[in-house]
Amino acid sequence: MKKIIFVFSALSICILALFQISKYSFISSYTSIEFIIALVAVIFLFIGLYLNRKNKNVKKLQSEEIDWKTVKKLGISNREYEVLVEISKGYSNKEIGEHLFVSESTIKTHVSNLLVKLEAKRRTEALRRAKELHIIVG
Amino acid sequence: MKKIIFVFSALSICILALFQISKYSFISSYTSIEFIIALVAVIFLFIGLYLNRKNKNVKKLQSEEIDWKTVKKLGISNREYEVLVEISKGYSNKEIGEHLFVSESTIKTHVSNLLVKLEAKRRTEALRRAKELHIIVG
DNA sequence: CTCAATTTGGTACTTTAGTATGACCCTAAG
DNA sequence: CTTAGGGTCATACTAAAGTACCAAATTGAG
Repeated sequence: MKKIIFVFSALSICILALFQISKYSFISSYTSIEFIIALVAVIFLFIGLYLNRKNKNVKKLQSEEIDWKTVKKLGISNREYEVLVEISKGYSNKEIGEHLFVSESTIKTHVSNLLVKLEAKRRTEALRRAKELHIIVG
Repeated sequence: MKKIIFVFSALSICILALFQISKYSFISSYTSIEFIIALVAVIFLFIGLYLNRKNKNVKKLQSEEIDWKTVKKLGISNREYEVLVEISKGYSNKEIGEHLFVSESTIKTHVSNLLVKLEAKRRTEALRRAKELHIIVG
Protein backbone atom coordinates (compact mmCIF):
# COMPACT_ATOMS: atom_id res chain seq x y z
CA MET A 1 0.00 0.00 0.00
CA LYS A 2 2.88 2.34 0.75
CA LYS A 3 4.23 1.62 -2.70
CA ILE A 4 0.95 2.66 -4.33
CA ILE A 5 0.87 5.98 -2.44
CA PHE A 6 4.48 6.66 -3.39
CA VAL A 7 3.85 5.85 -7.03
CA PHE A 8 0.79 8.10 -7.22
CA SER A 9 2.68 10.94 -5.61
CA ALA A 10 5.52 10.50 -8.10
CA LEU A 11 3.06 10.42 -10.98
CA SER A 12 1.35 13.59 -9.81
CA ILE A 13 4.69 15.39 -9.61
CA CYS A 14 5.59 14.11 -13.08
CA ILE A 15 2.34 15.37 -14.56
CA LEU A 16 2.75 18.81 -12.97
CA ALA A 17 6.33 18.97 -14.21
CA LEU A 18 5.21 18.06 -17.70
CA PHE A 19 2.57 20.78 -17.56
CA GLN A 20 5.27 23.31 -16.82
CA ILE A 21 7.35 22.01 -19.71
CA SER A 22 4.35 22.08 -21.99
CA LYS A 23 3.73 25.75 -21.19
CA TYR A 24 7.19 26.69 -22.35
CA SER A 25 7.05 24.52 -25.41
CA PHE A 26 3.62 25.95 -26.21
CA ILE A 27 5.16 29.38 -26.56
CA SER A 28 8.36 28.31 -28.31
CA SER A 29 7.27 26.25 -31.29
CA TYR A 30 4.66 24.03 -32.90
CA THR A 31 6.46 20.74 -33.42
CA SER A 32 7.77 20.51 -29.87
CA ILE A 33 4.24 20.00 -28.55
CA GLU A 34 3.90 16.86 -30.57
CA PHE A 35 7.29 15.81 -29.31
CA ILE A 36 6.27 16.41 -25.71
CA ILE A 37 3.12 14.36 -26.15
CA ALA A 38 5.10 11.50 -27.70
CA LEU A 39 7.61 11.76 -24.86
CA VAL A 40 4.82 11.64 -22.28
CA ALA A 41 3.34 8.63 -24.04
CA VAL A 42 6.63 6.75 -24.04
CA ILE A 43 7.46 7.68 -20.44
CA PHE A 44 4.10 6.56 -19.10
CA LEU A 45 4.18 3.44 -21.22
CA PHE A 46 7.42 2.44 -19.53
CA ILE A 47 6.04 3.47 -16.12
CA GLY A 48 3.13 1.11 -16.76
CA LEU A 49 5.48 -1.68 -17.78
CA TYR A 50 7.65 -1.06 -14.71
CA LEU A 51 4.71 -1.08 -12.30
CA ASN A 52 3.40 -4.38 -13.58
CA ARG A 53 6.86 -5.93 -13.58
CA LYS A 54 7.06 -5.17 -9.85
CA ASN A 55 3.65 -6.68 -9.35
CA LYS A 56 4.62 -9.81 -11.26
CA ASN A 57 7.73 -10.38 -9.16
CA VAL A 58 5.74 -10.02 -5.97
CA LYS A 59 3.13 -12.49 -7.14
CA LYS A 60 5.77 -14.96 -8.27
CA LEU A 61 7.48 -14.78 -4.90
CA GLN A 62 4.20 -15.25 -3.08
CA SER A 63 3.50 -18.52 -4.87
CA GLU A 64 7.02 -19.79 -4.19
CA GLU A 65 7.25 -18.60 -0.60
CA ILE A 66 7.01 -21.08 2.23
CA ASP A 67 4.15 -20.65 4.68
CA TRP A 68 6.06 -21.05 7.93
CA LYS A 69 2.96 -20.19 9.92
CA THR A 70 1.31 -23.37 8.67
CA VAL A 71 4.44 -25.37 9.43
CA LYS A 72 4.30 -24.22 13.05
CA LYS A 73 0.54 -24.65 13.23
CA LEU A 74 0.93 -28.29 12.21
CA GLY A 75 3.57 -28.76 14.90
CA ILE A 76 6.27 -29.78 12.42
CA SER A 77 9.70 -29.50 14.05
CA ASN A 78 12.91 -28.33 12.39
CA ARG A 79 14.27 -31.82 11.90
CA GLU A 80 10.97 -33.10 10.58
CA TYR A 81 10.88 -30.28 8.08
CA GLU A 82 14.39 -31.11 6.91
CA VAL A 83 13.26 -34.67 6.33
CA LEU A 84 10.22 -33.43 4.42
CA VAL A 85 12.44 -31.43 2.08
CA GLU A 86 14.64 -34.48 1.51
CA ILE A 87 11.58 -36.55 0.70
CA SER A 88 10.53 -33.93 -1.85
CA LYS A 89 13.94 -34.38 -3.48
CA GLY A 90 13.09 -38.03 -4.05
CA TYR A 91 15.50 -39.64 -1.62
CA SER A 92 14.96 -42.90 0.28
CA ASN A 93 14.93 -43.07 4.07
CA LYS A 94 18.41 -44.56 3.99
CA GLU A 95 19.78 -41.78 1.79
CA ILE A 96 18.13 -39.11 3.93
CA GLY A 97 19.77 -40.67 6.98
CA GLU A 98 23.15 -40.42 5.30
CA HIS A 99 22.57 -36.78 4.32
CA LEU A 100 21.52 -35.79 7.84
CA PHE A 101 24.06 -38.08 9.55
CA VAL A 102 21.52 -40.13 11.49
CA SER A 103 20.24 -43.70 11.24
CA GLU A 104 17.45 -44.89 8.97
CA SER A 105 15.39 -45.66 12.08
CA THR A 106 15.44 -42.01 13.06
CA ILE A 107 14.26 -40.98 9.61
CA LYS A 108 11.46 -43.52 9.82
CA THR A 109 10.35 -41.99 13.11
CA HIS A 110 10.41 -38.50 11.60
CA VAL A 111 8.53 -39.66 8.51
CA SER A 112 5.88 -41.37 10.64
CA ASN A 113 5.39 -38.17 12.63
CA LEU A 114 5.21 -36.15 9.43
CA LEU A 115 2.53 -38.45 8.01
CA VAL A 116 0.41 -37.98 11.11
CA LYS A 117 0.87 -34.21 11.13
CA LEU A 118 0.15 -33.92 7.41
CA GLU A 119 -2.76 -36.37 7.62
CA ALA A 120 -1.23 -38.57 4.93
CA LYS A 121 -0.89 -42.33 4.50
CA ARG A 122 2.12 -42.26 2.18
CA ARG A 123 5.11 -40.01 1.62
CA THR A 124 3.81 -39.13 -1.83
CA GLU A 125 0.51 -38.04 -0.31
CA ALA A 126 2.44 -36.04 2.28
CA LEU A 127 4.28 -34.33 -0.57
CA ARG A 128 1.02 -33.35 -2.22
CA ARG A 129 -0.42 -32.03 1.05
CA ALA A 130 2.77 -30.08 1.72
CA LYS A 131 2.55 -28.49 -1.73
CA GLU A 132 -1.12 -27.62 -1.23
CA LEU A 133 -0.27 -25.97 2.08
CA HIS A 134 2.64 -24.10 0.47
CA ILE A 135 5.11 -25.41 3.03
CA ILE A 136 7.49 -26.72 0.37
CA VAL A 137 8.44 -25.35 -3.04
CA GLY A 138 6.77 -26.85 -6.12
CA MET B 1 5.79 -12.09 -32.56
CA LYS B 2 2.58 -11.34 -34.42
CA LYS B 3 1.24 -9.81 -31.23
CA ILE B 4 4.19 -7.45 -30.96
CA ILE B 5 3.78 -6.25 -34.56
CA PHE B 6 0.07 -5.69 -34.00
CA VAL B 7 0.68 -3.76 -30.78
CA PHE B 8 3.31 -1.53 -32.37
CA SER B 9 1.02 -0.79 -35.30
CA ALA B 10 -1.78 0.10 -32.92
CA LEU B 11 0.53 2.34 -30.90
CA SER B 12 1.74 4.14 -34.03
CA ILE B 13 -1.85 4.80 -35.08
CA CYS B 14 -2.67 6.06 -31.58
CA ILE B 15 0.27 8.48 -31.60
CA LEU B 16 -0.67 9.83 -35.03
CA ALA B 17 -4.29 10.21 -33.93
CA LEU B 18 -3.20 12.07 -30.81
CA PHE B 19 -1.05 14.38 -32.93
CA GLN B 20 -4.10 15.29 -34.96
CA ILE B 21 -6.10 15.91 -31.82
CA SER B 22 -3.28 18.01 -30.36
CA LYS B 23 -3.30 20.24 -33.46
CA TYR B 24 -6.94 21.09 -33.01
CA SER B 25 -6.65 21.60 -29.28
CA PHE B 26 -3.60 23.80 -29.84
CA ILE B 27 -5.79 26.21 -31.73
CA SER B 28 -8.86 25.99 -29.53
CA SER B 29 -7.65 26.73 -25.99
CA TYR B 30 -4.80 26.65 -23.49
CA THR B 31 -6.05 24.26 -20.79
CA SER B 32 -7.01 21.54 -23.24
CA ILE B 33 -3.35 20.94 -24.14
CA GLU B 34 -2.63 20.05 -20.56
CA PHE B 35 -5.69 17.83 -20.58
CA ILE B 36 -4.51 16.07 -23.72
CA ILE B 37 -1.10 15.44 -22.23
CA ALA B 38 -2.66 14.05 -19.05
CA LEU B 39 -4.96 11.90 -21.15
CA VAL B 40 -2.04 10.59 -23.19
CA ALA B 41 -0.17 9.82 -19.99
CA VAL B 42 -3.08 7.86 -18.50
CA ILE B 43 -3.80 6.00 -21.75
CA PHE B 44 -0.22 4.91 -22.25
CA LEU B 45 0.13 4.03 -18.58
CA PHE B 46 -2.75 1.61 -18.97
CA ILE B 47 -1.37 0.34 -22.27
CA GLY B 48 1.88 -0.42 -20.46
CA LEU B 49 0.01 -2.18 -17.67
CA TYR B 50 -2.01 -4.18 -20.19
CA LEU B 51 1.02 -5.24 -22.21
CA ASN B 52 2.84 -6.54 -19.17
CA ARG B 53 -0.23 -8.32 -17.90
CA LYS B 54 -0.33 -10.21 -21.18
CA ASN B 55 3.34 -11.00 -20.80
CA LYS B 56 2.86 -12.22 -17.25
CA ASN B 57 0.09 -14.60 -18.24
CA VAL B 58 2.21 -16.03 -21.04
CA LYS B 59 5.15 -16.58 -18.71
CA LYS B 60 2.95 -18.16 -16.08
CA LEU B 61 1.50 -20.53 -18.63
CA GLN B 62 4.93 -21.46 -19.92
CA SER B 63 6.09 -22.57 -16.49
CA GLU B 64 2.91 -24.57 -15.94
CA GLU B 65 2.69 -26.02 -19.41
CA ILE B 66 3.51 -29.67 -19.98
CA ASP B 67 6.41 -30.48 -22.28
CA TRP B 68 4.77 -33.18 -24.39
CA LYS B 69 7.81 -33.37 -26.63
CA THR B 70 9.86 -34.66 -23.72
CA VAL B 71 7.12 -37.13 -22.82
CA LYS B 72 7.29 -38.59 -26.30
CA LYS B 73 11.07 -38.46 -26.40
CA LEU B 74 11.20 -40.58 -23.24
CA GLY B 75 8.81 -43.08 -24.82
CA ILE B 76 6.18 -42.65 -22.11
CA SER B 77 2.84 -44.05 -23.31
CA ASN B 78 -0.61 -42.60 -22.61
CA ARG B 79 -1.41 -45.09 -19.90
CA GLU B 80 1.95 -44.67 -18.27
CA TYR B 81 1.46 -40.92 -18.21
CA GLU B 82 -1.93 -41.34 -16.56
CA VAL B 83 -0.28 -43.44 -13.88
CA LEU B 84 2.42 -40.79 -13.44
CA VAL B 85 -0.22 -38.15 -12.82
CA GLU B 86 -1.95 -40.38 -10.27
CA ILE B 87 1.36 -40.91 -8.50
CA SER B 88 1.84 -37.15 -8.34
CA LYS B 89 -1.53 -36.95 -6.59
CA GLY B 90 -0.15 -39.18 -3.84
CA TYR B 91 -2.14 -42.33 -4.50
CA SER B 92 -0.95 -45.90 -3.87
CA ASN B 93 -0.71 -48.49 -6.65
CA LYS B 94 -3.90 -50.10 -5.39
CA GLU B 95 -5.81 -46.80 -5.43
CA ILE B 96 -4.50 -45.94 -8.89
CA GLY B 97 -5.69 -49.34 -10.10
CA GLU B 98 -9.15 -48.58 -8.76
CA HIS B 99 -9.22 -45.15 -10.40
CA LEU B 100 -8.13 -46.52 -13.80
CA PHE B 101 -10.20 -49.73 -13.46
CA VAL B 102 -7.26 -52.12 -13.76
CA SER B 103 -5.48 -54.41 -11.32
CA GLU B 104 -2.65 -53.39 -9.02
CA SER B 105 -0.33 -55.67 -11.01
CA THR B 106 -0.90 -53.59 -14.12
CA ILE B 107 -0.08 -50.42 -12.24
CA LYS B 108 3.10 -52.02 -10.93
CA THR B 109 4.13 -52.82 -14.48
CA HIS B 110 3.44 -49.25 -15.59
CA VAL B 111 5.31 -47.82 -12.61
CA SER B 112 8.30 -50.06 -13.28
CA ASN B 113 8.39 -48.91 -16.90
CA LEU B 114 8.07 -45.29 -15.77
CA LEU B 115 10.99 -45.66 -13.37
CA VAL B 116 13.19 -46.99 -16.16
CA LYS B 117 12.12 -44.27 -18.59
CA LEU B 118 12.58 -41.53 -16.01
CA GLU B 119 15.85 -43.04 -14.75
CA ALA B 120 14.55 -43.15 -11.18
CA LYS B 121 14.78 -45.71 -8.39
CA ARG B 122 11.68 -44.64 -6.50
CA ARG B 123 8.34 -43.08 -7.35
CA THR B 124 9.29 -39.97 -5.38
CA GLU B 125 12.46 -39.63 -7.44
CA ALA B 126 10.39 -40.12 -10.61
CA LEU B 127 8.14 -37.30 -9.42
CA ARG B 128 11.10 -35.00 -9.00
CA ARG B 129 12.50 -35.90 -12.41
CA ALA B 130 9.09 -35.38 -14.01
CA LYS B 131 8.86 -31.93 -12.43
CA GLU B 132 12.36 -31.01 -13.59
CA LEU B 133 11.46 -32.08 -17.13
CA HIS B 134 8.20 -30.09 -16.96
CA ILE B 135 6.12 -33.11 -17.91
CA ILE B 136 3.83 -32.75 -14.88
CA VAL B 137 2.50 -29.64 -13.12
CA GLY B 138 4.26 -28.54 -9.92
C1' DC C 1 15.85 -27.48 38.73
C1' DT C 2 11.82 -29.44 36.49
C1' DC C 3 8.90 -30.46 32.79
C1' DA C 4 7.77 -30.89 28.07
C1' DA C 5 9.24 -31.28 23.54
C1' DT C 6 12.77 -32.65 20.43
C1' DT C 7 15.97 -35.76 18.60
C1' DT C 8 17.87 -39.91 18.43
C1' DG C 9 17.81 -45.02 17.98
C1' DG C 10 16.33 -49.74 18.39
C1' DT C 11 13.28 -54.16 17.62
C1' DA C 12 9.62 -56.50 15.57
C1' DC C 13 6.13 -56.39 12.62
C1' DT C 14 2.89 -55.32 8.51
C1' DT C 15 2.21 -53.13 4.32
C1' DT C 16 3.46 -51.12 0.12
C1' DA C 17 6.66 -50.69 -3.61
C1' DG C 18 9.42 -52.48 -7.04
C1' DT C 19 11.77 -56.42 -10.03
C1' DA C 20 11.75 -60.26 -13.05
C1' DT C 21 9.48 -63.12 -15.89
C1' DG C 22 6.02 -64.96 -18.65
C1' DA C 23 1.66 -64.77 -20.83
C1' DC C 24 -2.47 -63.08 -23.49
C1' DC C 25 -5.11 -59.74 -26.29
C1' DC C 26 -5.48 -56.00 -29.47
C1' DT C 27 -4.19 -52.81 -33.03
C1' DA C 28 -1.62 -50.40 -36.48
C1' DA C 29 2.23 -50.65 -39.68
C1' DG C 30 4.86 -53.10 -43.00
C1' DC D 1 -0.22 -62.20 -42.54
C1' DT D 2 3.43 -61.07 -39.54
C1' DT D 3 5.47 -58.09 -36.32
C1' DA D 4 6.07 -54.48 -32.88
C1' DG D 5 4.19 -51.90 -29.33
C1' DG D 6 0.85 -51.01 -25.97
C1' DG D 7 -2.08 -52.68 -22.37
C1' DT D 8 -3.50 -56.17 -19.37
C1' DC D 9 -2.61 -59.58 -15.52
C1' DA D 10 -0.32 -63.08 -12.53
C1' DT D 11 3.25 -65.24 -9.57
C1' DA D 12 7.21 -65.07 -6.76
C1' DC D 13 10.51 -62.61 -4.97
C1' DT D 14 13.34 -58.61 -2.74
C1' DA D 15 13.49 -54.01 -1.05
C1' DA D 16 11.65 -50.12 0.90
C1' DA D 17 8.24 -47.87 3.59
C1' DG D 18 5.54 -47.45 7.47
C1' DT D 19 3.58 -48.83 12.42
C1' DA D 20 3.90 -49.64 17.23
C1' DC D 21 6.31 -49.40 21.19
C1' DC D 22 9.97 -48.36 23.91
C1' DA D 23 13.93 -45.76 25.71
C1' DA D 24 17.66 -42.43 26.38
C1' DA D 25 20.07 -37.95 25.71
C1' DT D 26 19.37 -33.07 24.78
C1' DT D 27 17.41 -28.70 25.02
C1' DG D 28 14.63 -24.76 26.10
C1' DA D 29 11.08 -22.41 28.87
C1' DG D 30 9.14 -21.47 33.22
